[in-house]
Amino acid sequence: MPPALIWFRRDLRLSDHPALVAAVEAAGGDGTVVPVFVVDPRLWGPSGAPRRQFLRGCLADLREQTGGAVVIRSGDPARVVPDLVRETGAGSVHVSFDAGVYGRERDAAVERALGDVPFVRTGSPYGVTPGRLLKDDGTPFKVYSPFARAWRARGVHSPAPRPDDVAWAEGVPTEDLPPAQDLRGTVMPAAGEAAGRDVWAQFREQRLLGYATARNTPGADATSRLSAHLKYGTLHPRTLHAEAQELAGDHAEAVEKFVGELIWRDFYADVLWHRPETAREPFNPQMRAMRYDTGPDADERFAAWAEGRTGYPIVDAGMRQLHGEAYVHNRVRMIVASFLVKDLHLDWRRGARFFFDHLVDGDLASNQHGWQWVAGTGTDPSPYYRVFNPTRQGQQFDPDGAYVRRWVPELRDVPDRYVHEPWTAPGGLPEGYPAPIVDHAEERRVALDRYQAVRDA
DNA sequence: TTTTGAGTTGTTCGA
DNA sequence: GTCGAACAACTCAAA
Repeated sequence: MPPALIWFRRDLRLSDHPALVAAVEAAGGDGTVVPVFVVDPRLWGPSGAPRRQFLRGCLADLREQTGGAVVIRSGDPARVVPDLVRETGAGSVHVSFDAGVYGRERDAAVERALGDVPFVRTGSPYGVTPGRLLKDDGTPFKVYSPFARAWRARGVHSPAPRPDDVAWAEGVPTEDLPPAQDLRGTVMPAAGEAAGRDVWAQFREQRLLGYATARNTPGADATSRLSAHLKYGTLHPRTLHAEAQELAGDHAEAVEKFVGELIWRDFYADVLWHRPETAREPFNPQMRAMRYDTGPDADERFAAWAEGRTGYPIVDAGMRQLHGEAYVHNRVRMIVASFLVKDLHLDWRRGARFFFDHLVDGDLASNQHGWQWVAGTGTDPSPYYRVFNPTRQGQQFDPDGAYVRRWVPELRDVPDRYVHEPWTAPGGLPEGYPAPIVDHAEERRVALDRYQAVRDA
């Protein structure tokens, strides 16, 4: 049999990998498998340093796991992949289905360039492949809850077996790993499949039990921390789903909440699959009329937000966590996003772009639609008057200030009861910490007026 | 086609 | 401090 080529993209693992299983089967008993990763300038170029570094770590891990067999090539996949097929004499190319805006076009181009060589898509990075779940009338879901009901009713496949003793092709010329990135002091999560398994095992054993409530407390660090692994496919959500279900007897509520988060990921991927333009445009077309501030003054407010010096502790802590860990706690993402859009009156796309550039887990579907949800332009028919109050959110979810003190050391000595509104502290603002750059109550009214204007239009 | 129930994550006010 | 009601109507999903 001729070799089979497995082209890794956002599925950088060997376990529970249906496309890899398909490649091994295609190679038969005596054929080899050629593991390939293409460094595509169109994806690599726009990625921020944290994502590049994490991807690099995943490739290093994959190379180790395959005994050094992974072939790395840079360039346009529509040229690189057919070249490799010619070089190796591969009889088929195997991939996981990519539902992304760019990915599906790229794959179509590669498939055309391959001519008669089969381009085989097996599995996808989701529990349910985007586009598969439709309402009874045949149209896509626009609301999370009904989508989640349908997702749970449909069920998820069992994990695919990990192929053992794969005959990896040897001696195919490869480039080195892509260059290490200058992270400017950002502390990164460990990359690769084994690291992902470790994070998952720890979460499953230690934090899943309390997940339903503790996940909202940023100071407790009770979330799964699996987002980067899901983004790069070092873990598959199907694996997590199956292994979480094993605990459902004792921890039904926690497991349901956790699976609910996996479904959110699938939901937003599904939304983007049906409406690719919503990576840039409001999901709700009416919201195109929304007015956002621009100009030098707006730029200065954006800079204060981006650098974590707004004078609102929970906002500043969140943005400093973004720089410190290339990651932000989920609830705090909502708070800082709400602040940008509703207190500073800036376009959600500016914030989404900044997140995407700085997060290690930056995923187009989840990022853009998470922002759209907060901005009130997205899928959730949310009450327009839902405006996060950064002080109240801080007091409610970080009552002892553990989170804000971790990231904003200037607040270390401010007593708990003032830590989310240090400008009211009897001793005044601590040295080096700014006064609030805007008045929340005032800006809330401005935001509500602007939403009202869109509704009236 | 019509109807009905529901919609991730909120805030403020007044009792 | 705690609690329920009001916020204001609209869209979506499914019967």
